[in-house]
Amino acid sequence: MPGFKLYNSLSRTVEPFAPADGETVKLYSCGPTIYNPAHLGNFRTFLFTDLLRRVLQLRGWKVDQVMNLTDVDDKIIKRATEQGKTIREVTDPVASIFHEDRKYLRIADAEHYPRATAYIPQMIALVERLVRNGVAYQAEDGSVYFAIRKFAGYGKLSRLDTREIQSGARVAQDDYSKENAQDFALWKAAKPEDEACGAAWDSPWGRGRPGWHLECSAMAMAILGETLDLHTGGIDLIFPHHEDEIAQSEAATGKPFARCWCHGEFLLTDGAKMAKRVGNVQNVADLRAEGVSGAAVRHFVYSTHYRKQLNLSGDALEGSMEAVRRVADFAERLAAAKGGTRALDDAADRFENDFRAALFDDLNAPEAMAALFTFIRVANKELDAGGTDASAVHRAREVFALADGILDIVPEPVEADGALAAWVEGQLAARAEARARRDFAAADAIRDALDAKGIVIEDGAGGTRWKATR
RNA sequence: GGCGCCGUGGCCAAGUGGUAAGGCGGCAGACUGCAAAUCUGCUAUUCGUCGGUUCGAUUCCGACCGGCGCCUCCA
Repeated sequence: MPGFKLYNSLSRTVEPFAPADGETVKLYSCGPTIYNPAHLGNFRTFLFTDLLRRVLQLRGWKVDQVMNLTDVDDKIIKRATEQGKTIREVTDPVASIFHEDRKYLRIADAEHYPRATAYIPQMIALVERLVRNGVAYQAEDGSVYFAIRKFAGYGKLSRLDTREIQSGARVAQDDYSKENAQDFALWKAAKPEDEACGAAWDSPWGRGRPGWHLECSAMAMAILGETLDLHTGGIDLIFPHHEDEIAQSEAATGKPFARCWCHGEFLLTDGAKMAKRVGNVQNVADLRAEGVSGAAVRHFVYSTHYRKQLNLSGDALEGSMEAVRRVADFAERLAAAKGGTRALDDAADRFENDFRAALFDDLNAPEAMAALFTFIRVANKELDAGGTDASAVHRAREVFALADGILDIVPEPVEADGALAAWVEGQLAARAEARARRDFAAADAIRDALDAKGIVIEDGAGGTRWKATR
């Protein structure tokens, strides 16, 4: 079994990775805050996590994955307050949309999707533990903070010097009465609006709600244990989110929180980070309306290595749509093939090797896809050549299925409804007749009429095949 | 100011100290009545610029130019 390597943000190097117990990867993936549908930038990270998950399985490990849904935070409370709703009324519909979008992009189900509000007792217990360990304190405003000075490892992930953080341009002089400007809230004292929308719970420190960082630590440890194998998220989460998770988790347990941290780079639009504040977001629903399949989005995202910024452009997306069409045509052709050649068999072996090697080397999806397209070209050629070797075709199908199980970039065929199909068949019969009497003007007119309805036809040795494209 | 990433053909994008994968697009050819699909060939003497190290650099080092990100909202 070839080795598997991943870039670890902690060491900032690509290093060999294996689950601690040698069997099951305990994977925690920072998920969405469900106050608004996640945009494509968010989904790039989730797609990276999906690839990671599938490749870990390809490597032969089981995966126990947690993806949290943050359903209590400032933005959610703000929205609930504005709309006169409870936070639950705000988050439930958005959670549904998230899963719908996720499925459209074929992101595999994680084993757990915990919601923060379902883990309040665990969060309180964690804060109590931190208070007991002397690294957390309740301030005059009633909130409980983590004293970063008490945790020696603070900054080891982000490598931000604490003094630099202090003098940083964006250290807010907020209204909380912290001992140190960098201390972060573990438990926030409830305000009237928190109470009004159901975002306040009883605690040893009075009514309040969890700080953002706390939920990930509490849920990760509750479900997966005190040390994770892998923790993933977007690169912007390195600081402060993940730094704070490390601090509060390790200060509580004395154990490493995650053995390996992986971060996905941003999706850019027009050369800037895709973000709501920038106003350049695109949602899954937008792409869907434009007829971009989930398969095409996957191809697009995986065409760039996950640690490199990716610029969303119409041209690139169209290229992906076309590329994925080619894969689908190949899949269909392979499924229908009767026999192959020795060369096809060899190509399949080479492909599997190259494919695994690329993916096991820090998830090099672009290279894995290059191997796929090379295989498709060679296989098409061999299928053109004919051949009678059934085992070669079997082997080709097997390897193609393996690759498709990871990339998942074969688009769903467009289903034509019965009425349309009947009409198409009628037109094709008429066209066949016209061609038979060499009335090509009439035949071409029919082809144009079909084309106008999005029906593409291919004349082949065995007759004319057609498919709907919309 | 601190920390970090990136700059490869028209577009997207891998990659290596030994002479540039793959996709999209384009051009030409085969196939086709014509197309479509598929296949074949061509499409970067060159990897932001300038230096350095080296027998040899796109790959290592330095400077510069350009782009992006993080520094408690942030995938």
